Amino acid sequence: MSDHTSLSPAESLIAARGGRMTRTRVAVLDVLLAAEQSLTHDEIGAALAEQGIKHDRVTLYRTLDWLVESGVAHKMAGEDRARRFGVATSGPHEHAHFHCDRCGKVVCLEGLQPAVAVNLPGGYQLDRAELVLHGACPTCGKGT
Amino acid sequence: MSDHTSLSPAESLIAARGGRMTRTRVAVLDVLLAAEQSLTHDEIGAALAEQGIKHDRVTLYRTLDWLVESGVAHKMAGEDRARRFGVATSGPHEHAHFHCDRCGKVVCLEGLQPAVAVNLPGGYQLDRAELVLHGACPTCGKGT
DNA sequence: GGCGCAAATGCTACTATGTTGCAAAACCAC
DNA sequence: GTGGTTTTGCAACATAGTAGCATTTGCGCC
Ligand SMILES: [Mn+2]
Ligand SMILES: [Mn+2]
Ligand SMILES: [Zn+2]
Ligand SMILES: [Zn+2]
Repeated sequence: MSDHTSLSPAESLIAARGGRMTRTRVAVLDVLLAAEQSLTHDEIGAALAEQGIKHDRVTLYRTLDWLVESGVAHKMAGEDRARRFGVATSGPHEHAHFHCDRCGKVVCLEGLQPAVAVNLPGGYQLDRAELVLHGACPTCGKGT
Repeated sequence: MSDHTSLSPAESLIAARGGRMTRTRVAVLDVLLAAEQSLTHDEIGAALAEQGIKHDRVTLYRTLDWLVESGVAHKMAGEDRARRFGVATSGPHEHAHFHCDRCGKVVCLEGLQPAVAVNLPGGYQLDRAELVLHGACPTCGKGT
């Protein structure tokens, strides 16, 4: 049970970042790793509650912030003023996202690089490019 | 003074959309047309106040919504949970944006097309692509 | 296993941004 | 100018996130 060699994927990510192994961090990462789409603070909180994991709203905010600062998760500002969080299961967070304008879901398009060939006006220093594709997801676009 | 043939740029945009010519709409458009960057609701409100144009917070929200719905202005969700508004002075709003991660300013990169050559997973219907470049603006990146 | 202490948590209160409902005022077609 | 529709102003409300601080917890060390 206390086998020190077998860390769950979530635990490995935390350990790799030298962070403390807290209940909330592991649970949140489990949720994010299992998620098909990026999730809001509220959705993650609901998932924790379902699992019976007691937690505070503020703690969840801080946990998510830590995950982002640590480079484990990434955060996106949505049209609905809610930030959405996700983990890239493979490699770094270098991919585009698809935002369904009907249901609001945001899915990571891993393996889909922006490939931005832009020449910026002078003086601007490019750090990274963020590409969000808008449209209808498979579920919402069914009868069109 | 009441020369019905000479509309200001702002007034022309409103007229072209068949909207009522209200003081707030004209003033807001003037502000947006003169702006170098996308502006938040608050920044626009401050600009109106400076010009001595009395207005209500809610009216400004509704005016901005109307401008966006009418296709005159565009709106972006920022990292700081504030929406930013701008008008494309030439052509439709089909361009990338640059977000300075240091000062938070957002500038429109008119004439800079995403040129997204992506093949989406099956079922996703693409409507439009939104490209945001992150980095440092000329002002913030000076001594780097 | 227990100690000590920094890091994380849980509370409460607070801020910032945007929304709703409704009566009064302003546009503008006539 | 008048009338009817749109827009405005106000007050109350909603949502997402933040700050301060006392308490608890993880974990390096013995
Ligand atoms: Mn992602
Ligand atoms: Mn723009
Ligand atoms: Zn959808
Ligand atoms: Zn800057």
